[in-house]
Amino acid sequence: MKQITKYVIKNSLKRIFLYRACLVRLKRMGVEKVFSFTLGHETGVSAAQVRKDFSEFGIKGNKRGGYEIDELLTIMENIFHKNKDHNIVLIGMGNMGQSLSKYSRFIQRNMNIVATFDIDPFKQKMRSEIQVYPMNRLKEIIERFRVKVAIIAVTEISAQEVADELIRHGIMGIVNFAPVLLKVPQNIVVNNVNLCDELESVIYIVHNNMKADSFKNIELLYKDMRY
Amino acid sequence: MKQITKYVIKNSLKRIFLYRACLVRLKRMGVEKVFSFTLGHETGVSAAQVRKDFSEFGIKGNKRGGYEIDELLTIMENIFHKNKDHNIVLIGMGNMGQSLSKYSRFIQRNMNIVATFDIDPFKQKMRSEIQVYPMNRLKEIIERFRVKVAIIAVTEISAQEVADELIRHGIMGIVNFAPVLLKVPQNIVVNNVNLCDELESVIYIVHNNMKADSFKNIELLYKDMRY
DNA sequence: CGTATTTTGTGATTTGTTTCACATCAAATA
DNA sequence: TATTTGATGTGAAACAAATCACAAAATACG
Ligand SMILES: NC(=O)c1ccc[n+]([C@@H]2O[C@H](COP(=O)([O-])OP(=O)(O)OC[C@H]3O[C@@H](n4cnc5c(N)ncnc54)[C@H](O)[C@@H]3O)[C@@H](O)[C@H]2O)c1
Ligand SMILES: NC(=O)c1ccc[n+]([C@@H]2O[C@H](COP(=O)([O-])OP(=O)(O)OC[C@H]3O[C@@H](n4cnc5c(N)ncnc54)[C@H](O)[C@@H]3O)[C@@H](O)[C@H]2O)c1
Repeated sequence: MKQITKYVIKNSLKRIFLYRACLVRLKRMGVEKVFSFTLGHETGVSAAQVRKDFSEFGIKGNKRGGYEIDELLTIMENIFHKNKDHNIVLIGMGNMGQSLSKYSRFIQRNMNIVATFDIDPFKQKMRSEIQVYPMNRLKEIIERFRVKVAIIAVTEISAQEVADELIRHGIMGIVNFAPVLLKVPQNIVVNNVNLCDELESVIYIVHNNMKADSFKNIELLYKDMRY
Repeated sequence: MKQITKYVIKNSLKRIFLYRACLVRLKRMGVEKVFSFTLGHETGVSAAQVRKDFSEFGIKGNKRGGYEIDELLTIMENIFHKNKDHNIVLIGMGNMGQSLSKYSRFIQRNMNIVATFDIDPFKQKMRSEIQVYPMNRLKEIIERFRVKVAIIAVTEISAQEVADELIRHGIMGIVNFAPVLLKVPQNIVVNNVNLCDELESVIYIVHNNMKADSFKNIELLYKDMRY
């Protein structure tokens, strides 16, 4: 008998990402301050919810003056990055892995793919901006760069064994693109990204939406919104 | 003043996907029947939750005998696909778009990318299994294949304008890979996939997990699990 | 300088979700 | 066939999240 712990990313945290994306956009538009109402309006969230979320993360505004966008963004950077860069390894340089390795936005957000790995010698010889290492270099590189988080983009069949190996070498968090449920020790964080499921859920809702008025399995949130 | 409706994919629906993935695996292993406890154990969900979810979707088992895996899978196929194939278009054949267009699992799940589009003439000349069309063919192809769902994999800047155009031609659901909040009419379903956020949330949890015992923003679920 | 106004921050309340607990039924057993 | 056993299915209870509502604070303005 063993207890497993399951980490669940709270909605409030997800909304903080939403707010940040919106703040970045507003800032680019030259806006300097926001009210909870404005931010909520832009993100489809109620003003009270915005304030409650901020309160949970200890974010304070100015009574009457709203929130300074720059200040908010700084606080959020600190929340997410603790002012540090984060080194990441990527396992599996097939279609998905190659696409991810070229994605520039990770680095813009202080997330740095320091090395990629593949079992296939052909992949290792590929011309690519980031070096593709063989799997036997994994331990060395994880240790050298103090990597704590990994992306798994290998075939379904290999995902579990790769996860086991990563964890053995000290990885604490995994974003997993393979459509399998990884079995991991209690203290390891796994975030599964399943693109089929994402597509299917949209199809499911569109389907039910068009066909019937009974939204049995869909939650509807009505908000007053001024356009 | 206008009301907007926001579709939220319920956790129970997401868990149905989880159950299905697990059932497929069990089936491959030769298992024919499951109990709510087994399925819950495999997916990290409580047995009661499994039964409640099934009850919500009208899935019935056999008092005492558990659930027939084949039967469950058939029911789930019907829930998600209503026995039909679903045609999809993919806009943006850059890194991400090309990777997605080659992903074989979509077709395995009756989701068929019938055409891809790009504004760039160079991309249109690419050798690829699926034809890459210019944007002016969009209307024609959406109508011909009765497409209702689209994937957006264009640059951030173009995402909104592409969404507008898709909706103008009858698209009802969008999976959006661009890290922008699309503004869409109330009846359109949007599912945003933001890979940066997925990575960042893992980093966030790993970070807080290692640093402090205060899991202020993390929900912990303890479950009894036998290994 | 005091009053009106506006927006935050947060307890109280409502709404939604998960777990609990057990009646119910189907199968196994004697 | 009666009895026991064991898993489902679901109201009730517990818990969690979102909304409401308003006191408190900051600013504007007469
Ligand atoms: N391509 C997509 O758009 C897409 C979308 C969603 C999910 N996925 C998932 O992502 C994963 C990768 O998909 P893909 O399309 O890139 O597949 P792929 O077959 O193109 O690439 C898989 C790569 O993993 C490598 N690999 C296999 N076993 C390995 C091991 N034990 N150690 C190291 N490397 C190993 C292979 O050599 C290959 O390069 C799959 O699980 C797939 O289901 C892909
Ligand atoms: N590459 C990744 O791993 C990755 C990961 C997460 C998110 N994303 C997001 O997915 C999107 C695509 O990323 P990418 O790396 O493939 O970028 P990319 O620049 O390689 O590809 C974008 C493609 O969109 C096309 N395009 C641009 N405007 C268009 C328009 N108006 N109509 C039609 N086509 C248009 C371009 O010609 C190009 O081929 C981006 O928004 C990116 O932020 C990418």
